[in-house]
Amino acid sequence: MDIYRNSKQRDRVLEIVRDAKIHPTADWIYEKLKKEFPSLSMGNVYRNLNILVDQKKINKLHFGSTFDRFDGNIDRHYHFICEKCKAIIDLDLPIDEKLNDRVIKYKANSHKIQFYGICDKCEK
Amino acid sequence: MDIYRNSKQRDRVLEIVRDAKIHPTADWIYEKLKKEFPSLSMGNVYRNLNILVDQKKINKLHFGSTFDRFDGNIDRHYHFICEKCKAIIDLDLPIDEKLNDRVIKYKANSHKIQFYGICDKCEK
DNA sequence: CTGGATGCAAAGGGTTTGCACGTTT
DNA sequence: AAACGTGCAAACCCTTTGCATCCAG
Repeated sequence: MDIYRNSKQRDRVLEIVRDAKIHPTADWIYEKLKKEFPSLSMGNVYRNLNILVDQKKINKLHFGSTFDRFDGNIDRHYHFICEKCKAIIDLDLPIDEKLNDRVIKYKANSHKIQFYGICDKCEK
Repeated sequence: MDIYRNSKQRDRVLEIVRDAKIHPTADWIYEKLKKEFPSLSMGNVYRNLNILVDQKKINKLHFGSTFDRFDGNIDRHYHFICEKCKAIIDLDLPIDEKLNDRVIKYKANSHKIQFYGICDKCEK
């Protein structure tokens, strides 16, 4: 694959991932998009998700679960993960720019942080 | 499963995970242990790994790859991940006990950090 | 002797891929 | 027209599971 063409399906996959605040799974996107494109296939959803990751328009997340989740927010940010419902929530904590320098044995040029706890909804 | 009995295979799986500094995969453990127990099956390796995780003697890691990796170091620690060879290396950075408090919208009671960069070996 | 542990093989879940056809440029 | 995008189904990879047998307590 050299050049990417336009496709309505891919445009919609991107919009859906961006609009969803839940870091959706491929299956969730498929179910949603199948209403607009009844002939849609899972394979195509996966293909487009991978293309969008390749284009750096979205990110792939793999925390804990057996399946991938996708993040339409490509700005650097940390995540809060609910230990009960497994929701992944974007945090607006400032990025700790000095954190990488704390690693002395290696040259760290980026880092990820996940916080764990119980989300508002599960807290009741 | 109510009570766990002793089994030579499980004891060795634990030892192997603890001794390996590479956060091994189930397959790596299987290949290593098959030399000692020629009739060993993959299913049994997975079963024992899950039991050891259940017993909180080891941890399961899932960073990036499609397969699980296991960590015999159950003390809290951060990881450095080589972006080239995908090695996962334990760091001896002190745990930032105040970090959880930076999350104000939720009550975070733990966190994980992964640092990314190039490891010594890949740096040449 | 009872119930967990094992080997084997099959099934499972999520993701990828080959192919023929459809669509964009 | 050439090359990418799509649907379909099969293949893939890693992991789990059912069952008969084995072995620890």
